[in-house]
Amino acid sequence: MERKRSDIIADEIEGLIFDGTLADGERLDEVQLASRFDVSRTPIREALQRLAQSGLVEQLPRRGVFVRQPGPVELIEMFEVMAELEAVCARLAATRISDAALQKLHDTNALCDAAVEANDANGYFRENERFHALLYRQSGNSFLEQECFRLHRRLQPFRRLQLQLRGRLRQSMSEHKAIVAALENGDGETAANVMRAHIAVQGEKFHHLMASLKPAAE
Amino acid sequence: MERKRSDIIADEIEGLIFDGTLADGERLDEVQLASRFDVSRTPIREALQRLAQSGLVEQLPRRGVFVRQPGPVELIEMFEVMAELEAVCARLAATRISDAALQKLHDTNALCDAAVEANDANGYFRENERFHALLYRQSGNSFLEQECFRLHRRLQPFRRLQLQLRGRLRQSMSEHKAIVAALENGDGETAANVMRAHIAVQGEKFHHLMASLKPAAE
DNA sequence: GTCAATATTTTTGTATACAAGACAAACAAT
DNA sequence: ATTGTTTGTCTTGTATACAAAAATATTGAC
Repeated sequence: MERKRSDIIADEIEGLIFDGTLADGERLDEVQLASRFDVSRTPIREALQRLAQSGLVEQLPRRGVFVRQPGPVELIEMFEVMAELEAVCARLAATRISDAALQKLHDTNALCDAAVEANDANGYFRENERFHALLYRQSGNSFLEQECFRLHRRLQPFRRLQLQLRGRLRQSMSEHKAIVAALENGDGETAANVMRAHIAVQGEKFHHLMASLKPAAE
Repeated sequence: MERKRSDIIADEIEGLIFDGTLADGERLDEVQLASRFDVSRTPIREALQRLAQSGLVEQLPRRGVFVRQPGPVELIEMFEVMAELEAVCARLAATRISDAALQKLHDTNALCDAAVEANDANGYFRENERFHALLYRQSGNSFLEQECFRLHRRLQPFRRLQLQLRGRLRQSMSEHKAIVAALENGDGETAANVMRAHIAVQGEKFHHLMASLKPAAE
């Protein structure tokens, strides 16, 4: 299923935005990007329009496209929606999950645990992703699964940041276990509530982190 | 905020898909569309890519784009997600809604009621839209509001169809009232549950409607 | 020196030209 | 007859050319 160049370029530009090469508010010059990627303006424009639709850049007609990092308020809102979506996944999964999937969640949690003990942040991050992906799938609603992935992907850079906070890993682990326990009991409401709090706290932590970095933001 | 031609064309093509001019599975020929809209292929391609991202058409690289109407399973999934999103709006709104907004909900419901009495389906549809839009807004989360609008828009053609079912209007009205009542009591859980059922039933009704139209689909 | 009006340059949006992959038809070989 | 190859056409993807709007620079008046 060969991808076209404009799609690849879109991902590359996304990377440049995430790693800070292209800063917030910066204008993305089409000819500049064209020469950087050694293509014409056409695939660049297509890539930019894709990014504009996914919300990563803002396109002002006849003026250009600009990097648009979400501000603190929008970020909190996005985390709130993520929390609610994952809570829905958890609630639905409680009645729909298979035994095999439950086992996989246990396995993933075990690996996660090991990563925490080894202080292996990368390993934790990987297994954590897997845990959530499994839950999206077990919602039994593939449209919901897609939507969750979309938002998850969008929040990924911020999520990763806050994981570095002290003590967060262990707390997160115990939340994972509580979620699995609730799923085993078929208790959708509890699973949803724990999951909601599990994600929401990330938004809050992130908010505090940001506040501490930019002290005089008022 | 002048829109560009490709955006306008995207909406037009969307309309052609909704009203059935472009049938499910049909290939959208770029040059054909170009001559139809009397522009070059460039804005057509941009429009098609936008539609591909919003899920209305599928783009197979090097092969073309095809109309992709959601099948019954995907539709049910989408309605389920819509139900959950609106339930979240209701629950959040229960603690965040303003008195002024509550009054507006009452007003809208009154107009809705009048439309039901007058058997004015269009009027009902309009006020119903307004009711839901108000709730999205009162979730106090503008990102959530946007997401709701996105999905709502996507489901609109199907939603409208099932509204024609006998007795649905009155039932829908009483659900609206129950939601407002729960919001007035600040009872988020009840508001969420009623709202979830309110939307979910649309998906089910639609499903039955489809099943009755295509009898031998098994 | 400041401001306004105009000219110049940039940059976006659109049209057209070109390249290359996908599809179809004709033909050859077994 | 069926399979495989080849050639030809069609369609998509990309490059380039052009038009129009916005940004910028320049000139002139006060």
